[in-house]
Amino acid sequence: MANMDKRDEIVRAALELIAEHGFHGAPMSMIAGRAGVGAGTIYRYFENKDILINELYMNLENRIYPVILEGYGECKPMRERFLHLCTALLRYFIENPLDFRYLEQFHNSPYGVEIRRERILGEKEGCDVFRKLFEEGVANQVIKDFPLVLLYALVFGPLLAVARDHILGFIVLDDHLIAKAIEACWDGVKR
Amino acid sequence: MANMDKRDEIVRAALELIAEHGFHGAPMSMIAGRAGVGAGTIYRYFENKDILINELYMNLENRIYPVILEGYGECKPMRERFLHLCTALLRYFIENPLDFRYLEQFHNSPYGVEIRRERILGEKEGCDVFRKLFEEGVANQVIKDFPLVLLYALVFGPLLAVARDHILGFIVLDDHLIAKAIEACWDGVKR
Amino acid sequence: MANMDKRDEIVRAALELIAEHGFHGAPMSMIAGRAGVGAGTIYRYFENKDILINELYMNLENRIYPVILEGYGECKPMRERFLHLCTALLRYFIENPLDFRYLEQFHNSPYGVEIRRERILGEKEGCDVFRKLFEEGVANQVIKDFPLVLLYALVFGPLLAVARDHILGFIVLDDHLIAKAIEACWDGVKR
Amino acid sequence: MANMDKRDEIVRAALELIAEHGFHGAPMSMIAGRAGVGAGTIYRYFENKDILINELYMNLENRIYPVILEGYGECKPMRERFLHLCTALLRYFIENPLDFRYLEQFHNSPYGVEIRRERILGEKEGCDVFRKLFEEGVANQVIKDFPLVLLYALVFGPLLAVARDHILGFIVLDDHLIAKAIEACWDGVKR
DNA sequence: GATGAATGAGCGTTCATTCAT
DNA sequence: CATGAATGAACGCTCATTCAT
Repeated sequence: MANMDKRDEIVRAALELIAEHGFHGAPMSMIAGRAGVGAGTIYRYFENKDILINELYMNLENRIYPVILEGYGECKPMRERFLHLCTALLRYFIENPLDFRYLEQFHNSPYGVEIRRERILGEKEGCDVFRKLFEEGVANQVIKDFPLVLLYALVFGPLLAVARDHILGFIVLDDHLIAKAIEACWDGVKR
Repeated sequence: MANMDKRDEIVRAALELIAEHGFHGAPMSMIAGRAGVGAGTIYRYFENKDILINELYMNLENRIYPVILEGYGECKPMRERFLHLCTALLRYFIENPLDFRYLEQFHNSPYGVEIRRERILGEKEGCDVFRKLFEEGVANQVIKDFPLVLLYALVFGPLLAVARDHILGFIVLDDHLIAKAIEACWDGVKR
Repeated sequence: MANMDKRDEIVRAALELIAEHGFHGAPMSMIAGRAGVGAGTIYRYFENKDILINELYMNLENRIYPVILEGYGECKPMRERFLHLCTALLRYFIENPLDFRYLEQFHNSPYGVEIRRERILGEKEGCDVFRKLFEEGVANQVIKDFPLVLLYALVFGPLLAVARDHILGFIVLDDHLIAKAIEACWDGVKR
Repeated sequence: MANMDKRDEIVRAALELIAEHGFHGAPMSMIAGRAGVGAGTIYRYFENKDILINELYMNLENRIYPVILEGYGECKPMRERFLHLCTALLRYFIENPLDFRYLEQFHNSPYGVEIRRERILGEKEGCDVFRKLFEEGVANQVIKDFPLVLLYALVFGPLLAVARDHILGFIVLDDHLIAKAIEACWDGVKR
């Protein structure tokens, strides 16, 4: 097993276990066991559990971004771009339920809150397609003139909720329903 | 101190501490300390921590229900009823941030998932105003003909997201913004 | 077993094990085992291992002081007072070898250095009979006009060394030899 | 890098780190890092940590001996020889604080005790100048007729104590004070 | 020979739960 | 009934040592 294989095994095991059982339900020893490595080995790659958790998150973001940006045309109409991004995101969640559940765990934790705080208050523009989309939409009077945070809530709120319910088996999202759901989100934010 | 006083103190202390520090940041001994009772006493009223957590949730629901139902007229127009319920709920969250944060903790945990599973699959009709409202709205063709779960997502998703962001200080929800946000939710679900 | 019995058992076990095996050779679990209590019980009485170690030291000092001060007359001649204190101290060490070895461990550790630093630089006069004795001796020109620290070294250096060697069995200190050793110390510091 | 260079680097690194942080504050990996070798390499030269620690000590002794023997005339008067040896030793400690602190760590540990036991009980005569000096002094009735171990205590006790206090900054030993201190030691052992 | 990734026993510490008082 | 001292399994993490390369 090569070096990066081992690191990858740890990452995979951690993702799986944390997604399934939450941060506190996934002890380092269990992660090590699932990854097929010794308990101490994890610490060669990640200084401590917090850092493992954070790197896992960064990892995930970097995997998702290219996927939802595939085929995304900056010059298409606003609505179409919105539907593209949301559909791609929701599809990603549905097809990668472990990733989704990990993201959920992360967001609902001090880690995630801190990341959001930095993002929102830090004015780190440019690094976020949705932000650009919303700001342009507001400027063009296509989207309601709401604070960015509220627009986020109106879109990601339903998106995440519906993804979770699908993964939990409370609803079955086929292509038709996905389209409907996302159009409803658009109805919520469009002027 | 009467029996029920003691129980109430425990419930109050647990709510506060869990809302502030999460389930794992609120040891039973700390809850006992805050409640002014012995550690063992909690176990006279609640078999174990899980059961305390669950009862706390039931408790909370029972407190919220009457509040949002106050002034709720079953005979008013659909839209008005929707706005009333959502506004009351969002206001409650904003005015009772501890309650809200507890609910959040609860929802994002195995406990919450189980409760939802029972609710949704268990067909427990009647006990939920929103359900009745949505079903009536769908029947009257005022609300989109979506599965109930999706309608929930479209409404509670943004509502909870925006309440959290307000409590975290990412946005300041005044009456005007609350109204706007809830109208946007209505835009999302209305036909 | 009463409360204080338990605390005392922990103190006794910790003293024994640390005296025998050093701080690092005496894990908390081993201390608990020897004390006949659960591992967690120690933490009811001592916040952590460092605090246990420090309290143990304070404890020891407070036990030694009264013993060496027994029969100590402030008005007797300098030499006699010196002999009294040193003899009492050395005897205490010989009769309480665990106490002695614990003190040694403590002194040769960051803990002990810090304590000494505070004592020496902190000018906390009065709390130390030896200090008073030496200062008076210097003032009366009975004792060499050396810095206090040097006088300490000339007295405690041999005293501790000889106590250690006795306990390790390298020498057998009878009353005669004790007297000789301490007189030699006096020869070292007297004018 | 030749073989012996590597070994020397390991010895140097171990000495530095153990002197600064103690045996338990100097993990093998840290020693390897400081020495610029792989962690496993240490084990080619030293079977395990204990053996490294012991060899380090032997090393140190072999370095100190020639230094204190430089200019030492076996035929000079007893007192002069005593002053020479002690002064050279104390100076060495002051000029090589890392060596001194290592020695201290070593002496106050099971390793050091074992070494002393072998030395004292093993009757290994000849290998120790101080021993020869004291035995001759006792025979000539220049030095008190005490057991060797006691004479050691009366000399090395103060010497080590005062060296430690200097290195810790509790006292500043200049040439004058060094001379005074050692004369006081002489007063302690001389007839 | 040299390496450093891998190991896992063992550490200090926490906390849900029990039970003698 | 109520207490809170006691428990011990389980946690995150360290580090002496091994061994495939």
